[in-house]
Amino acid sequence: MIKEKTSHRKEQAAETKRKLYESAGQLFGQYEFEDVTVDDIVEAAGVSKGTFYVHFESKDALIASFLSDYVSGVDAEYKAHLDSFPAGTKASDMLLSLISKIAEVLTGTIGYNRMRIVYKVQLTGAVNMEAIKGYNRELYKMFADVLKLGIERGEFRTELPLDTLTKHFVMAIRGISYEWCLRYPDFDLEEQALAHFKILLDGINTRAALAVE
Amino acid sequence: MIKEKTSHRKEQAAETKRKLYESAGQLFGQYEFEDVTVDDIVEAAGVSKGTFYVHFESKDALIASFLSDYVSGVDAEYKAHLDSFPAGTKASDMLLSLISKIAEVLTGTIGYNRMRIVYKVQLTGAVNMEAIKGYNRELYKMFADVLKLGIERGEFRTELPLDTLTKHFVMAIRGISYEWCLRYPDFDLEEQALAHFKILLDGINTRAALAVE
Amino acid sequence: MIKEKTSHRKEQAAETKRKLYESAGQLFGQYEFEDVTVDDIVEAAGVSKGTFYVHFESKDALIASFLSDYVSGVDAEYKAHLDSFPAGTKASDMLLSLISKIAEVLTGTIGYNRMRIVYKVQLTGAVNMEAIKGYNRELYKMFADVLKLGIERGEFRTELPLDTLTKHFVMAIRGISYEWCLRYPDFDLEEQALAHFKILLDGINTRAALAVE
Amino acid sequence: MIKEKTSHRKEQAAETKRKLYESAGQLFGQYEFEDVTVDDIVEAAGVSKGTFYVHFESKDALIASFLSDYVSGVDAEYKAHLDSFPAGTKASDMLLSLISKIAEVLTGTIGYNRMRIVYKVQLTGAVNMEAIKGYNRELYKMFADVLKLGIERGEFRTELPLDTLTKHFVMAIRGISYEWCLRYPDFDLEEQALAHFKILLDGINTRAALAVE
DNA sequence: CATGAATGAGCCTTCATTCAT
DNA sequence: TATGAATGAAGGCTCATTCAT
Repeated sequence: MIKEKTSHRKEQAAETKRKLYESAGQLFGQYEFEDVTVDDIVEAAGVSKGTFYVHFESKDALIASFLSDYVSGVDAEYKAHLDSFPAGTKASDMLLSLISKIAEVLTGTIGYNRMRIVYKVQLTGAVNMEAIKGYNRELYKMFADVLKLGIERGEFRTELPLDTLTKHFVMAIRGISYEWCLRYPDFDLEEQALAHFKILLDGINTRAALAVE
Repeated sequence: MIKEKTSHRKEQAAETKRKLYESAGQLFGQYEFEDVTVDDIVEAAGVSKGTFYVHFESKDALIASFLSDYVSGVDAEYKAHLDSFPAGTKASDMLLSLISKIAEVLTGTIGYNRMRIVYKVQLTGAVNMEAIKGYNRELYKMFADVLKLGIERGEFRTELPLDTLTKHFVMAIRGISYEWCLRYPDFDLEEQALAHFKILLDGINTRAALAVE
Repeated sequence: MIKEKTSHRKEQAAETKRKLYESAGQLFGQYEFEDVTVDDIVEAAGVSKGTFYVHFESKDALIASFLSDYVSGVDAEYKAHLDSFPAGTKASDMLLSLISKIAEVLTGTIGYNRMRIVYKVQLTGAVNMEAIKGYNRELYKMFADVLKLGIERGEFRTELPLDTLTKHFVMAIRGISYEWCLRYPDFDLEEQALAHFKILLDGINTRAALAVE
Repeated sequence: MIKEKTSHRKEQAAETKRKLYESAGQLFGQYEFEDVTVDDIVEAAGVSKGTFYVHFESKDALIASFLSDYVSGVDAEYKAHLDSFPAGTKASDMLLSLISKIAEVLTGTIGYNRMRIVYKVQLTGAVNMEAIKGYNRELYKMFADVLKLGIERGEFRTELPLDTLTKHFVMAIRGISYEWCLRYPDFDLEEQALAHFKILLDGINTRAALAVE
């Protein structure tokens, strides 16, 4: 009985925090961090200013939490996707499929606004970026795995070390995502990314190279 | 006599404006736009606050002017570079040389700080970006020219329309430059860009493709 | 059965109040009243904020109660000390001994921090000071008693009325205590107070005066 | 001509600063520092909030300046007073006259409210107290001078070293001033101080002491 | 042209107190 | 009794901009 009471109040509190969090998220998507005031947030959430500070230590803390939350969890999604391929899948198919998946996650789960924030934050370094760095690390690992597989199987060929090649691929997907943020909404991320990586894959594919020899 | 006085005053005024402009430029290179106050600028320039508003309509107007100035002029440099090639130069060599030139200009003439500002501005759209758009247009034209040449000469092959292919190449150089801003100073822009474009060129080179057929 | 429960709850409540009270006391000793927040107090006491307002009407009420409590009880200690002297003790010895006792109580029982609070409160009058006034009254009475004794016995001589003389002596001990607060910890209250009162006593001692006549 | 313009504007600015300063002074006399807000001050001065920060770096800076200003200058007044005595003046007369002068300055030039602030500040140490320390140093020197004179002339006698004796006298005047702040306005500082120091002087006077021997 | 004092809306944060549970 | 989420009035300070001189 007592527990229920407590639990209900806790639910209410969580709901309030959620409202603040989501209101902030909406505003962060539309405006710069600096241009979103605590007043804006609490007004959007329909609570008092003091309430904000009951749930968040500071505006900066909210921003950090905000950035952190929506990049974590994405990794797992990617991993699961890669693991779902049958053993014999061609590395190039895996890579293109991974590109599709990433495009889908960025477009759907994360969304344009949040990605724009991430790219901006990476340039300004204004807030704690551990979460973003973690995300980038995971991205790197996945590309490295697939490329390594392709090279071992003789599917890919390159004069570059695996590490360097991987960096170029990660750089490409990041560049395309950045472009997407710039051109949004007139840019189909998945389509463009696939087309771009087909060129890159052609550049390392052994099919052609072998033929030359 | 009167004219001389006037002309002298005009010179003085121009000098004052230049001082403000340069002081602002220095500060914008070191800090975010929002973090540079009008007070900072006038202090650095050694003039009074009121003087700032004699020469610039607003802080935003100064920023727009600032961004505009240092991208114009760069185009001409690129063009001259391309025109300097002998008639028979291979398209792929021209392209790689162009990449080198761009890397050199970004690294030298423009510099890391200013580019970071440009990339940030592109994401936030906080200020007038006509100048940047113009720059991007010129970049596009140059890539289009070289790629067209390569295709016409049978050096490049692609299923993509010229326009689309060009966009991918522009996207790639922008992506790499963005990466440079992120990883600065631990990133050799020219080296990385060349390596990256070699992969892309391999992807559209007819040498390999023809051999297969 | 019901009674026991009630009594038990009462005990619990008293315990909670005591915890709050002591936590507040500790904090008040370390920081200014204004710098100690209700949050600080409840955190130190390990109870919730609401609980604070169950036991104390307000923060100010707590402060008043706090000040009151630690000055009451001291009077009794002084009185007992005075009563312990044999009937024939010289008034000047009694007075010096009283000074020692006061120094000891201020230094030990009450402590530097609390006295500093008392002196500050006396200047600002920010809170209810009945307790402090009571303390001062008691101090006055004791000095008056001893000085009266000395005069009646012909040990002391003064042109001033007893009341006025007493006020000067009380003022002196208060001034020295204030100085102690200012110079703490580089000020030996007892030593300084004894030296000071020896001068004052010399000023009213008949030994010298009689000799002149 | 130009100078006049400038000078007039500077005068205006100085006037504004003075208005702020005086408004603050009035408020500081009536309320605690913490209880006087910048809003209060600017409202009393009839200027905008921004103007406050044109003239003062912060609220704390104003307070420090405020404290400093009204203790400096007082020293000179004391010094001049002491120097005005004829060569043969008795040390005890000089000392009592000095006491009168101090009482007069505290009561008149400085005033009850400001002294209360000083005493409070000395207890809390909340602000820069260099000015106050300087004042205390000067006070010490003057007492030391007079007491030394009295001892050298054989007018005063004491077992205490000059330094120690001086400290006791300074402590006494400070204690009485503190008492004045506590009892204001029911306390005649000059009268009480004179009476008190007569007792102290009696305590160190050789007239009596010599007689005994 | 140049000056710099004045403006005032706006920002983030604090904290004593209330009240439904 | 005890809880702790919610409140909202302040508070100190910043800064782009204006304007009389």
